[in-house]
Amino acid sequence: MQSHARLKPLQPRAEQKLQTRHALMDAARSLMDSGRGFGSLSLREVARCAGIVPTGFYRHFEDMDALGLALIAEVGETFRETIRQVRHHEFELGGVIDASVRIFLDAVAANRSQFLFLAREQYGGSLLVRQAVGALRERITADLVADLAAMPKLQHFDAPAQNVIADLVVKTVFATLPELIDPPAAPLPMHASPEVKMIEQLRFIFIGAKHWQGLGQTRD
Amino acid sequence: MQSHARLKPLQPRAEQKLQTRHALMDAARSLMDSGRGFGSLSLREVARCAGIVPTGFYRHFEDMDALGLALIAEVGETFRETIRQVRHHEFELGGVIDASVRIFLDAVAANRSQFLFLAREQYGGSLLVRQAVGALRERITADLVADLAAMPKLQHFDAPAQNVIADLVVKTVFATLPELIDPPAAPLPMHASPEVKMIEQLRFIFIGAKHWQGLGQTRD
DNA sequence: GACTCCAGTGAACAATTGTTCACTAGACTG
DNA sequence: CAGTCTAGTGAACAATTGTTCACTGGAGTC
Repeated sequence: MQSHARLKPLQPRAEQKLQTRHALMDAARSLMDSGRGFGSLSLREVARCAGIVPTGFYRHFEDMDALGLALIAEVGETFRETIRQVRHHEFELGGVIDASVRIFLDAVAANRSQFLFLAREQYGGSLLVRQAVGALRERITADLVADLAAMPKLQHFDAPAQNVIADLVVKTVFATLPELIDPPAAPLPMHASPEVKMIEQLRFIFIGAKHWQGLGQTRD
Repeated sequence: MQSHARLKPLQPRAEQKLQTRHALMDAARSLMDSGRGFGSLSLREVARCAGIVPTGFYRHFEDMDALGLALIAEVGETFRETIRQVRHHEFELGGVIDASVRIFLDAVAANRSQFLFLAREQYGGSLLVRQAVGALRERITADLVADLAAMPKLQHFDAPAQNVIADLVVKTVFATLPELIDPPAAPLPMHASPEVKMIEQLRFIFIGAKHWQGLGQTRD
């Protein structure tokens, strides 16, 4: 349980409110640590864990759904910030993929609970939450399409093909999130570490893209 | 709400019981149609929707978790049966991937609610459910590894590499499930239809596999 | 220093939940 | 036909839920 916000009436009003809002979001995320889905959390439970009374919840969110949307927005911001970092390192030589994956995995580790929420709710959440995740995914995919279009080695793609490959990359990243977050469990064989596996899988995709010859080909 | 099982006391006892058990599983699946997660369903709700009194539930499952495991087992069986069909058509000429995807999509459409459960709960479910999905996925991946090992065009892979590519294929299929199940919504542009997209994406992966030259390569 | 505003309080509510228990009635077994 | 077994019943329980309402007390404003 978090500290009772009321006990530190020192900060300016607005800041105090933001802090409680954050406490509610933290509460929801940390309640999910034990494997529960967001949809099974109760409003009272979240409020209790954030250290406020149930009624206080409504000062910040109209709904549990509204809380869910805020959580998506939060992790979405983190996600896109990470992508920005990746993009700035893109010119580095010796393995764009390796560097990108490493930056991404660091960001996931540094914001574990945020990405846990994303991984857990990407398909499981309520209608509204799922739509929000879908929108986030589409924005990310669109950004990636733009990046791909700028890569000299992939100029031979038309727009639809670029979209398909970007979708595949994003799909792979999103679908890998759960493995990155769930307890490392038993020490894995080296070649099965999430990092190595993810790098190899993205490499497969880009090798495929490089040798791709056109939609609908069946040759060989 | 389903029919009250008690009203047709004609069949042999055991069969009647199985029928009610099925009604409970149907009830859970159909309650999820509206977008809810399995974890947010209540025992009473499921029983009510199956047409029995809450207490009757315990005659069939100890827990809601037990119901969840049964649902996984059910869709797992359907899934592997579908894979068996795919494998028998594998010798067909003119696009192994196309034929396989078509068979798979037909199976998904024919058992929509089962696959809906799988898609929705693959990462969102309770600990037990998620472990069961994980086990199912591993069995499927292992089967696919065996299939890949038998393909003449992919003989240049060592065991770890085969595992990585099988994992990628399974990951892609599982991650595509939600798009296959959620309402088609607005009529999509042809190249974005789930079927075409899935075929193209698997093709990318296999083209990549064909031109792959060894773990850890970075060249160009 | 008086006044307003509003984040958080606390009691109250009707509903719904999971689980228990003793029960009934029809299908099975001898 | 008598007797057992058991899928489904129905009442009862303590807990927890979402939401309402009137409230308080300190930060912000004039």
